[in-house]
Amino acid sequence: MDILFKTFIDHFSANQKLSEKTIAEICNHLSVLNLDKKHVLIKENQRHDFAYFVVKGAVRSYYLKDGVEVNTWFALENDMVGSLHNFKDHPSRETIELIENSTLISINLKRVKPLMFSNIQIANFINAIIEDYALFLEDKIYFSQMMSSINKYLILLDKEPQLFQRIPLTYIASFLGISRETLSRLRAK
Amino acid sequence: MDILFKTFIDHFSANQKLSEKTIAEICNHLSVLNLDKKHVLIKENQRHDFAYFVVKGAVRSYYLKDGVEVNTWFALENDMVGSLHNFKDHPSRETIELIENSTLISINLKRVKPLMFSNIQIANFINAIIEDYALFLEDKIYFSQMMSSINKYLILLDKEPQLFQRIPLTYIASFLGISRETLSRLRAK
DNA sequence: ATGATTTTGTGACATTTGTCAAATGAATTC
DNA sequence: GAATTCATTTGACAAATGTCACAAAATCAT
Repeated sequence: MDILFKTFIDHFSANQKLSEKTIAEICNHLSVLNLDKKHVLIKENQRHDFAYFVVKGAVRSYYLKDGVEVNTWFALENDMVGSLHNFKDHPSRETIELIENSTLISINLKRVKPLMFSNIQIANFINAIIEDYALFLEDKIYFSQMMSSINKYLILLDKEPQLFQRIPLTYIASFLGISRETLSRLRAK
Repeated sequence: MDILFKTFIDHFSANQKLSEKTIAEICNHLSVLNLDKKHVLIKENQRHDFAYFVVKGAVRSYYLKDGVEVNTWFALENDMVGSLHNFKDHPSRETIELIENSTLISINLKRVKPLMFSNIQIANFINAIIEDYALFLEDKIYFSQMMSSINKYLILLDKEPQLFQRIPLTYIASFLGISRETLSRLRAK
């Protein structure tokens, strides 16, 4: 088994011990990818069979609104990349693109999903991933509703300082839901 | 089995057939509740062992921001009420309160959760609920980022016209992230 | 029904944020 | 390392929204 697979599998099997057989079965549907900055993983409006786990690198997701890119999230090391729409075989609403040269693990959802109904460990493994994702979404909503833009900026700066080293302010501004000029002025204080 | 349980169970077992035994096991942890308007189901900052399914009625969720209520979502017939934070045994960030006299089914999460690791049908049943919830959250985020307030209002009016019959505009305004005066002015057009 | 309470609507004004334009600074490419 | 592209900052102004105050309408309770 590729040594990188272990990080990914461990990350989502904290609440149950997976048998060797299950681990092998999951690994059958994983691959390691090394891709360059600006590579597009998933295109808006297309169906796509894979989800990804970031081993090393940075990824962003955006969609076009009146021709302007709106950034919806960023993923760094140990984050998952993908969406439930994707998992449910709906076309993606977002484009997902690398911000840095990155190492990713891809998961073939189309092949792993059916195993949920025959292997209980896989059911709970996938469950852990989805739970984690839903918690992330809940936090995101709370964050975006709860805070004024300046507080969002301060909280983000406090909780995810790496973002500001690695991700252009233009992207962060659109993620926060404000124009880059406004973000620039908030920072001036 | 209470006849109301069937609606709930059918609603989340579209992708697998549950055995009689599993259905009975799930029903052990369900109850029917009839509660009055303004009853508080879950209080902000408290842990809570239950999730709910709305058979009949209307429910809202809100938190306090500088002493002002911010409404985060509304649930009507066939919607789930609860949060992942709740499921993961974290204190609730929101208060959940009935807007109308309602009939609900309560699910004892504390008791049902452990069954996921021994009963694969239950694992996939819960999975269906969580997937559904995560899809709801994705839509909510997309909706809130994608649209200008007037478009949010129009879309909501188009997709959930019942909300406007049953839920005060004050709540809807705060859900849309605008003041009630602004909503009132948007409606004037 | 009647008075009290809650909900919704409207006006005047202040504040925030967006937009456009231009300048500066940083990073990348040849 | 000079040139080119991209990212960030700043200013001036317009547009959108919030706030406060109050009026009108609807709803509730006795």
